Amino acid sequence: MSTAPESPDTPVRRPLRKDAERNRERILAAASEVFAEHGLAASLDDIAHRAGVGVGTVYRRFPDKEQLIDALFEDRVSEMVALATAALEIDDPWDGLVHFLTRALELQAADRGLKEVILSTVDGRSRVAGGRERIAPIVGRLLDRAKAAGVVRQDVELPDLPLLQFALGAMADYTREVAPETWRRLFTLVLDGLRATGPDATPMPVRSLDQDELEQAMLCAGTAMARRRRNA
Amino acid sequence: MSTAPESPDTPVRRPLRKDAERNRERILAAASEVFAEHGLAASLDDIAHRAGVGVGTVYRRFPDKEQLIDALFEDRVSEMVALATAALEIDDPWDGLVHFLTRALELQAADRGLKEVILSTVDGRSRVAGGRERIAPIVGRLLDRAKAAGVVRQDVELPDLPLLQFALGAMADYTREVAPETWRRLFTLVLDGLRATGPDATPMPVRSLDQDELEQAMLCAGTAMARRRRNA
DNA sequence: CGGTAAACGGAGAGACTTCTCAACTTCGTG
DNA sequence: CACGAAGTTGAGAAGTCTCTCCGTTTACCG
Repeated sequence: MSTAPESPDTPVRRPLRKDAERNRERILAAASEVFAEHGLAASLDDIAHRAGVGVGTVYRRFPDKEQLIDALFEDRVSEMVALATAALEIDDPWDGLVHFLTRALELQAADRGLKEVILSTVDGRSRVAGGRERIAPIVGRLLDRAKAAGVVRQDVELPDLPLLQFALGAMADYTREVAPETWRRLFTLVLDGLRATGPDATPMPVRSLDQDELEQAMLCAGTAMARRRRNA
Repeated sequence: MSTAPESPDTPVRRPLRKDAERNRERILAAASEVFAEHGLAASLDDIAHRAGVGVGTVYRRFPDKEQLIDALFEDRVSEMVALATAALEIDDPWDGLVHFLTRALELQAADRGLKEVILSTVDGRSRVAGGRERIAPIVGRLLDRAKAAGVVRQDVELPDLPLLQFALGAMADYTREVAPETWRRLFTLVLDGLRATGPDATPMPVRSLDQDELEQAMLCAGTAMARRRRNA
């Protein structure tokens, strides 16, 4: 008590021993590679092995798999936010939207883990505190601007965009090892369909998901890991 | 030898005891439900339990999970073939193609297992002997006809179609529990993009997968079960 | 009926997870 | 330079899964 504890919410408790810090970096680097390749389902044994440490070390540094994922993808998510913000600065509303979608998809196609982090939630709380919550409003403005300018179909809604990302991301996973750029073909088709094309656009057959429903959908996508936690 | 064995390739060896036959049906029915809901990753314990039999009984009837899947989806795949054939009989080439894609997607959206059976292979051999091999040429004719009539973009290739199905199927899985028809929105966009729209169509940025590459991609999609088998 | 081959069930082997813990090693400081 | 706190380790607990084995039950045929 008298040993001058840092103010209660100071992030630095004590500067981590040199070897520990080095191992932390190694673990993060290994996790980055492994998750990018195999998705979040990759095992911690694999990661520990690739980092050259024992599993125990991983668990000493990160209380559980979920928090390792959080630590890893925190800045990746910020990167996505920056991306959306930058896209808002492009003058042409169409170019802005397309630029964002393209770059976001490129990131997701290159990193299977990132895709899963962004498009699924666990226990209803999104992974990486408020990831989607931060991105959504910016993308919302991007979309509204394009619709206002009349360059995007009026009946496209904000929740359609993550779904689009999910679908194309899934396809990118599918073809990753063979020809990782193939998703761009389907993306081209979608983009042409997204564009306001006057009267020959087919009307939407069903209404869009709303925000809550989208959240629900993401929850279900939590798959195996979530189920296991539920049972315990 | 002298006990008059049926001719060597006769399918009927002996007409299965009454209770055995009844259980076989139950297992198939249970598997159908469970696979449709949870995909092929569903456990055989679940299936056995829902069928009201022990796991042992399942394994007595079907040597392994793969063969249960085969038995179950054999006629579903034939259904898909029939679908494509029927679509060829629609006079309008555009309507024919759209009809097939729509119906196929409807089936896949309603049955998670079916999607996985059609779009993935194990050990390079497609599940349900020659499933894709039977469907592909018919769909090929469907697509060629539409391209020849000038109603579909010239730069769309046959391997693009299963990829499209995969992407939309993944999205259907995602939203299944919340609003199972939502995939139709993205499908609308894609369809509008697929249509030959004259000079405002964005050119394809990368070439299509060829048949071999598609096969490769499917192989990778075999995921966990395939990996396990590889190790053993 | 009664005998027997067929069918059944579920415990358990073996492979895979995530996560824990007690014994050992190393850092860095007084 | 020695000693305590911090860090490391890998075996193992408890949970998934697939698939096997064998003691018990059941349908069928004479």
